[in-house]
Order: sequence, then C-alpha cells, then structure tokens
Amino acid sequence: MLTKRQQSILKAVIQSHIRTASPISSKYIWQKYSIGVSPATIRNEMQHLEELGYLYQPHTSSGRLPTEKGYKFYVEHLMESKGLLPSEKKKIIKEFSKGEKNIEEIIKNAATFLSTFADNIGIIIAPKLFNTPIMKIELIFLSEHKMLAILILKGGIALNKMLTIKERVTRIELESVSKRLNELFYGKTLLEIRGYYLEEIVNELVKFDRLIRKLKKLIEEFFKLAEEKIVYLEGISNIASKPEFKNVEYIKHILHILDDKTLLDEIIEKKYREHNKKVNIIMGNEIDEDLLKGCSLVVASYSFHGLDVGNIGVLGPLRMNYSKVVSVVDFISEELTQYLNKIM
Amino acid sequence: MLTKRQQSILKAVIQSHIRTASPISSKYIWQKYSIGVSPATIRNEMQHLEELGYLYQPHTSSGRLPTEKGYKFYVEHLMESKGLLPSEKKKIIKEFSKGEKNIEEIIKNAATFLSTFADNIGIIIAPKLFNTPIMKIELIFLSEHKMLAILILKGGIALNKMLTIKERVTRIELESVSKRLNELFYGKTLLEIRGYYLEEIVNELVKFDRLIRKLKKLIEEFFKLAEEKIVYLEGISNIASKPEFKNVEYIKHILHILDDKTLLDEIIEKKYREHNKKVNIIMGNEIDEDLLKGCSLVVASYSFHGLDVGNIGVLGPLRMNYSKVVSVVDFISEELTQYLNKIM
DNA sequence: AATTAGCAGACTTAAGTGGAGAGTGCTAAA
DNA sequence: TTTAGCACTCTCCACTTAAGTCTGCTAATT
Repeated sequence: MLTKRQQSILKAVIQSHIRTASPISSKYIWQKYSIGVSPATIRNEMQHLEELGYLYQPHTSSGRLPTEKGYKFYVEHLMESKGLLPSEKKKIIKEFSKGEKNIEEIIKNAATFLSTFADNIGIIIAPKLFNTPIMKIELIFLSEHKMLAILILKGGIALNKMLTIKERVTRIELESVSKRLNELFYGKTLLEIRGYYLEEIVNELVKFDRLIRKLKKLIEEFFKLAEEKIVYLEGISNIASKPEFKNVEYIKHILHILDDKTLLDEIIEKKYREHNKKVNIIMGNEIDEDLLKGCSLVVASYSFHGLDVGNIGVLGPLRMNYSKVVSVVDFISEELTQYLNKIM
Repeated sequence: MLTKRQQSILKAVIQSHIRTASPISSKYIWQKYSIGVSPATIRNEMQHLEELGYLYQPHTSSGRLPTEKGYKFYVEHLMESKGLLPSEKKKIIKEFSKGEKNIEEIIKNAATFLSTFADNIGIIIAPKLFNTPIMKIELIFLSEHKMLAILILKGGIALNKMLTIKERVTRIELESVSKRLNELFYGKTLLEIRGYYLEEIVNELVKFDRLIRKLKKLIEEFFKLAEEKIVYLEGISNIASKPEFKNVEYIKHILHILDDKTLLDEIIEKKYREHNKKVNIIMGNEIDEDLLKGCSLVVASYSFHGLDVGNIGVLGPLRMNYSKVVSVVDFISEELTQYLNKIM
C-alpha cells in the first residue's frame, strides 16, 4: 500500500502531467504543490513509485510519467470529482427538453456535447429498441409477392423491412392481417412478443397461413433491426490537437478503429460487461487489439425501463482529464436515460 | 497552347508524381518515358511549363511538381480513363442488386466501396426524398393534444414528426383524417402535394378545421425532413497513410472539415452547381475556406425520376489517382441512380 | 533514521557543420 | 534546335557542440 505522502506525490505528478503533457520533475512538484519535503525526498519517493510500477521515466535523468497502473490508481483513489460547469449542464438539459426533435438528432447532439465538454471523441451507440412499446404495425402491399412491413415504436421510431413471399397475397388480405396485428401488438414490446405472445398470435391468425409462416421470421428481422448498433461519432478532430498524437502513426490507428464501427462497438460492449460501476474506464493495454494502445475509453450505459439499451463513451489519449470526462459521461448517460423514459 | 511535346512531358510528370509522391526530375522522365529527346531538352520544356504555371519547384535545383493548374489541365486533356477492375464492378453491382436490404445500409456500403476503390475518403449525401411517391401517411394518437405523424415512402423510408395542437382531438377523428389523407396522398410526392394538391386537400378536409391548420405546417415539416442532408463518411483512415499528410496540421484540417458535416455538404453542393459535367473535380484553392488547401474533391450527383437528389464524392490530397477516382465516382453514382429508380 | 544539499553524470534539444547526392540552369558545341 | 558538360544550389544525413534539465548518489544535517 502507498503511504499518504506517496499518494500525494503520485496525485501531483498525474495532475501536472494531465495539464502539461510532459514529464514531471521533482523540482516542479516541490514548487507547485505543498508536499512539505525537499525535491530530494520527492525524488526518492518517485524512485519508489517507479519500482512499484506507478511511474516511469522515458529515459534516465528525465522527469516521470504515469503508467497505466498509475492512472488506474489515480482514478480509483485519488481523483476528485470536478463536475460540469453550470453553463454546460444547462446546455445539456435544454437540449434534452426539446420536445419536438426526433431521437436521432437528440442523440447526435448529445454526442457533440460529449466531445466538446470532454474535449475528446464523443461516442454514442444508439438505443436498442427491443423493449420499446409498439404503436403501430403496417403491412403495405407492393405487389402480389412483395410487401413492406413497418413497425412504429413509441417515440416515433420506425423500423422497416421488405418481404417477399412465394404465395400470392391480395391487398385486402394484407389489410386485414395488418389490422389484426395492430390490435395484438399495440403497446407490447418486441421482447414480449418474441417471448410469449408470438405463439398465441400465430394460433389466432392460423387462417392466413401463408403469411403466418413469414410472421415469425418477420419478428426476428425486426428484432435484428431493433438491436442494430448505430454508432454516432463526434469531435474526431479533437484528437489531432493532442500532443501525444503528433506522431501520425497514432492518429492512423485511431482513425482505423473509428472506421470500423463494429469493432468499436465490440470493444465497448465486451469490456463494459466485465465491470459494474456506473462509469468505467478502459485503458489501452486492457484491450486485446493493441490498436488502442496509448488510448483511454470512458464508458457508461444508459437504459430504458430498467434495461441497458445503449452505451456512451469518450475516446482519447491515456492522458486525459479523467475528472472532467467521467463527470461528462456520467451526466449525459443519466440525462439520456431520463429522456428516453420520458418520450418512449 | 501547349505543344504536343510539352503535353507529353506534363503528363509524364503528373503520372510519375501521382505514383511516387515526390518531385520529378528531367532525367527520371527521360528514363521512364519515350519522349525522344535528351534530359536537357526535357529540362528546358519543364522550365517553360513552369513559366506557364503548370509546374513548380519546391526549391531551386529540385525536381518539379504539378501545380493545381497542371492537375486541372491533366484531368481535362491528358488523362486516360482507366475504369474499374472487373472484380470491383462485380462487387458493386452485387451490392446494389440485394433486394432485401434497406436503403441506408446500401448507401453506407456504397460509401465504403467509394473509399476502398478510390483509396481515399468516401462521401455520400443521402437522397432528398421530395419526389419519392408516398405509400402511407399515419397520424397516431398519443394524447388529446399530441400525435405522431408518420410518412412512409416507396422504398421503405419512414419520416416522422411529433405534433402538438392546442385544441383537443379524439382518436376517432385522427383515424378518420388519417384514412382520408391516405386516399389523397397515395402515390403522390411531397413535391406534388406542396405544389398543387395541398389547396385541394385543405378544402376537402375543411370539416376537420383544427387539424387542417396544422396540415400545411406538417407538410412543410416533412419537406424539411425529406431534404435533410445526412452525410455518410467512410475510409477516413485512408488519408492518414498519404505521405502529404505526414504533417499532423493537415490531418487536423481535414478532420475538422469532416466533423462539420453541414460545411462539407455546403462545399459540395455549392461548387457542384457551378458546373455541369457528370463528374466534377474541385481542387483546394477553389474553395473559399482554405481548410481544404492541398486537397481535392471528386464529386458527382445521382438522381431519382430525373431530378438530382444527392451527391457522392471522394476527398483526398491534391495528388490522387484521378483516372481511377473519377471512374469510381462515375460508376457508383450511375449505379446508385439506377438502384433508386428501381426500388423507389 | 529520515531528510536534504550538492554535485557528477545522463540525456534532450537546438543549432551548426560538412560531405554526398540529386537536379537544375546555363553555355557552348553539335 | 538539340545536347553535352559543368558549375551551382539545395536537401538530406550523420556528426558535433553547447546549453539546459533532471536524476541518482553521497555525504552532511536534523
């Protein structure tokens, strides 16, 4: 365990490094913080902290930098929560209270807030819709063998799927199935329907047997659509101004990750499940791919009706203002949860 | 006007530079191309081409680089169309023939093809939907003062808008208006409705006057939604490997442009209107903001029912393989047009 | 025993130097 | 009009030097 003094020094080093982005010397700490001992003693402690793996030197006789272990200790034990500025909170709350905007736009703007206030890349994975109540289902006749199925969820989200069937159907038949399905589906969620209403519905509609065969498949398709991971990214240019990315190779790595949104989602999803704190911090080396080496991902989830339906996060270099970033991620995930439960 | 020989030399310089990304010497041209004269003569011609503004030297006694004017001349007079590889064409055609995928996914994949085959950033601006036939309109009752209006277009696109009205409405009223609107709107486009059916419809529905007042506004809202510019970007990491962007400042500029999708759309839209070729090339300095300095944008539009509904483009450094990029942009815009006209 | 002053040594960074190599511009000859 | 030849310019790289920073260690101090 670290002594009180070691902790103060570690904290001072990390805070200084977060501000200056360069190696921190014992003299610097001595000048800016009131540790109460001379640079020489600070130096000895730093040496000790290095042996314990919390700090390292890029080369002999340079100042110290935090290791990942150092950052980990910092965010878990030393960091003081800074919170958002009142003006920032106000802006976010205002955005979420706009009643007439549609969800995608709200989410896109929330991602922009994430990126601006956290000064890094903002990531929001759009909500999965399996537990959102159904308002309407429509089967629209396109041709004798083709129809368009549309599912409208509360909050105004529409999922749609083109369907082709071997057997002929008429416009009239489709309308009548449509009408009956509406009665059966209204207010239920896809989760409920797949879970226990489907059999019931299939029995009820047995007279339209050609269509029924497709119905189960249709529900599965809607389920797939409802679980689709749509990834919103904002503020990519923020990373270009970070001094740690003055090497283009790093930027290349990050852009690569961002290009492959499926991979990004997997990283967030996979790592997220392992913990159960509200806001989680994933640091570069924890991720299998060493593509995110030198980076950090601050993640939280948001929920609807008590179930997690999506994740939000901030991506940036290992050196980031965790205190601020964690606050931002926390606040926006909270607001997003509230918003969804209000409108859907 | 340039002599035949000057043109060959200019062409050789540009082609070489596109391949090697470095200044081109007279000796290099002499070795790799059969100009038929000695390096000294080539040198004299290059000097002349420099005076005319087609080439420049980064410093005295270095090889030559093409200027923007040089590239312009090249793409207009010297470039031979290379076309796509058969395997590339096949992949694109296969993607567009998938009947059951929804439009967004097709467009996203088309953007990926753009970026991969052109080896730069692929951009697609989603189609404006003002001339797509309406399949269905729904007014869904949410509360006495609130409803959800949904417009379903051919091809399976749904637009939706939350509406609040001062006066009370009942579920029954809404259903009956909904039904009548469907009869009136079916098969028509937003453009047609706004253009000349709206008055007629308003008269017809005069008995629901509280709702009618909202109807005009609703159509305008849908129109706005239908014209929304959704920008799909793919292959951003491609630019990080271009040698011209080893300077992080450049990457920063590009990422900045890409962050502000409205700006990107404006640049494409504004410049695009000025020309009337199929595929247009916008080079850095033509754009007011000098943010795109050193970059090039190859743009084409795609259409639905004879009207341009969206743009596609490729963004990269001034030095790009124009022959290939133009072919890719041309081919994909063509296929996208065909695809839309088939499914919508 | 813990702390500190002091100093040698290690390393970075920036600026400067010199030589090799590449490519041009010019001149004079073909 | 074209070309050979050569002086000149500039880049690039490796190497040097000098200034400055910060450490690690030792020996003195509290």
